Amino acid sequence: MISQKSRYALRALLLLAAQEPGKPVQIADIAKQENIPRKFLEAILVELKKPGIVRSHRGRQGGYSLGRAAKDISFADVLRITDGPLALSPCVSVMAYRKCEDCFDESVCVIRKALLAARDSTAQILESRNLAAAVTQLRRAGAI
Amino acid sequence: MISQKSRYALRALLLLAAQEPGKPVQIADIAKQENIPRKFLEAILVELKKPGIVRSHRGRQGGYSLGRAAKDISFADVLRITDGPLALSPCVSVMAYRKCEDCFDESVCVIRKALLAARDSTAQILESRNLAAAVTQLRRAGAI
DNA sequence: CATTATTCCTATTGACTCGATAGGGTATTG
DNA sequence: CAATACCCTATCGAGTCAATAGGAATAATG
Repeated sequence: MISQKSRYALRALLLLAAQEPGKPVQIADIAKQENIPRKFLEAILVELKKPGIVRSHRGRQGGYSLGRAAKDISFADVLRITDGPLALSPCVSVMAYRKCEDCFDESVCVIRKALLAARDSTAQILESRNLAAAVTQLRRAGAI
Repeated sequence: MISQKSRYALRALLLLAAQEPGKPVQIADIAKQENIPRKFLEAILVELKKPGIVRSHRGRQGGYSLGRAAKDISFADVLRITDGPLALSPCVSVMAYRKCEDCFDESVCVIRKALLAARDSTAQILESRNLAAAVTQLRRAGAI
């Protein structure tokens, strides 16, 4: 299960992706429109800022905008930041590999083989979905 | 990420699947061979018993054996019991569907569409892997 | 240049889950 | 009937999740 934080992050980013590029939107506005607790959203956006997913503009008339083209921000990118690795086990994570504490022989572990296959397919799917395509989809559906 | 509990459960079940069918193995032996905390394993096996994954035999010479053919126990079956739904969101879970609290219109949600695709592919993979096939694989690798 | 509007930083909270442990109850068998 | 196993309930500390609070730093504007 993904966290509530991830859901909020995706919703906020979709809202930003739907603006004219570069135009900042204020935290308070995002929070209101997407019905996200303001202070919580604040923390999420700071987290998304570090890896450059969003860019911030301080002071009056400030706010947040996307840090790069919407088509270059995948769902996988976002979930990895807000929820950690997509993998079901550290031993099959590409971004954050870690050996299982008590694993006898990783190269023979059948559990690992199954979880690796699962990781690869989810990663492939979530990396192929990006904010731009999602916004287009929303426009077509008239939900935006 | 799957829980430590799930990892223990799978390891214990693989051990049971490697025995001659119907022959019970005692908790203490499983715990020792697989290096699992005894009391914790006890709780896991009780949980696996309810849905019939394993069968228990009380009293002297008792122990646990598989509750049905090894080929009829998938990794997905086990993970669903020990870790809950495979889905990344309640709204895309087949076994435990639940609407997201603050979702405006589920039929239009692009987040849901992505998570649904992810769920389907993981479910397909984890349902196709069963204990019998895994044991065969281990035997071939000489790890058993 | 002061005021105002905004993001940024640190800390804290309560509820919950995870992994593990403890102790005794209950059934079966030799 | 006693030893051997599974069964049940309760508890623990550590960690995470979602949310809240208060104020510091920064930038635009009149």
